[in-house]
Amino acid sequence: MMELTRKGEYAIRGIVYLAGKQTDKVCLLSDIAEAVNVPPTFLAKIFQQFSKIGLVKSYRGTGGGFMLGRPPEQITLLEVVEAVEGPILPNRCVAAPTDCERSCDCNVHPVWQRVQSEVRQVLGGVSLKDLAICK
Amino acid sequence: MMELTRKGEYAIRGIVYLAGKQTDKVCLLSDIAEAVNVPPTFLAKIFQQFSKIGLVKSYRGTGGGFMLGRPPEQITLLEVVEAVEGPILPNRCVAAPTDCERSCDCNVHPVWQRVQSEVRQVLGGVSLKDLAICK
DNA sequence: CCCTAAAAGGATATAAACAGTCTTTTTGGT
DNA sequence: ACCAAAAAGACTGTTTATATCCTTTTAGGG
Ligand code: SF4
Ligand code: SF4
Repeated sequence: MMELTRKGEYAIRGIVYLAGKQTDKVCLLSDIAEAVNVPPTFLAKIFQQFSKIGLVKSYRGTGGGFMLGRPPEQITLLEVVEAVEGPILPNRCVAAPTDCERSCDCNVHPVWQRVQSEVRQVLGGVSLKDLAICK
Repeated sequence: MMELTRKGEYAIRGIVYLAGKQTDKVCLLSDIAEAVNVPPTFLAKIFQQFSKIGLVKSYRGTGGGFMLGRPPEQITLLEVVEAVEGPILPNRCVAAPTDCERSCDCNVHPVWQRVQSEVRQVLGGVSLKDLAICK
């Protein structure tokens, strides 16, 4: 359980690759896709999402491409993952306790909150700078 | 992401209910299902899985039903969850590093291992005794 | 021995999510 | 004007989730 989807895995690979490049250099989507071994059309969708929320900057037309939206040390793995996979939610009741009428006296509920917190802490503690291969 | 499925949620509800009963009393599936608000046919499938690995004991025929396979303090939430949802695997490479040819010099890989470890620790630290409503 | 209660097992149905492709549009550079 | 590249949206095939039947097996009680 708790498996990252392909999309999530691809997203990380792609943006980590970007983080390994000079901050001011734009990269072609096709180059990134090839480098990280991801279907280009799929990676395009992912980077569109990134672009919308500013995680990456995109440039169209000739000489266009992508670069990081912020310095790599200011982007956490948590942000990247949540951008494409949605929030870390071990159980629906963590997001909306009112959904489950049992939540008031449920002893399991706090466990899921704790799981969420731990996972967020691990992922939030890692930046793209830590992850880029050539630091 | 990382969401528990209905099956997992139902499984926990069902077995936690059992844990709240006397250890030597068998409970009808239909009663459990009604008490925890789960479709009986679905819960049946779940308890069949539990039964196979000994998490619960089942008795057929008149006067049959289910009871815990072990004392509630000896069953962890981790066991219950993994029984129905499979192992905690934030990413496939955690189970099979050889699947990904990048795993040798991938800085993300150890992060997923850490996530797995943290989650397992949280879930493994909670027993059914802790979870049962009337202790 | 038969009847009934109850779980086990297997087959099926529906819907949602995942994984990816294709086509068209917009934008920027030359 | 033309070309290069990303954006946007529609579309498809596959797999997983969420169940619901139906039949079979097992056990107890009269
Ligand atoms: S029963 Fe408890 S753990 Fe399950 S959804 Fe409700 S509050 Fe959450
Ligand atoms: S690239 Fe790294 S994190 Fe992704 S699957 Fe391979 S080893 Fe795991």
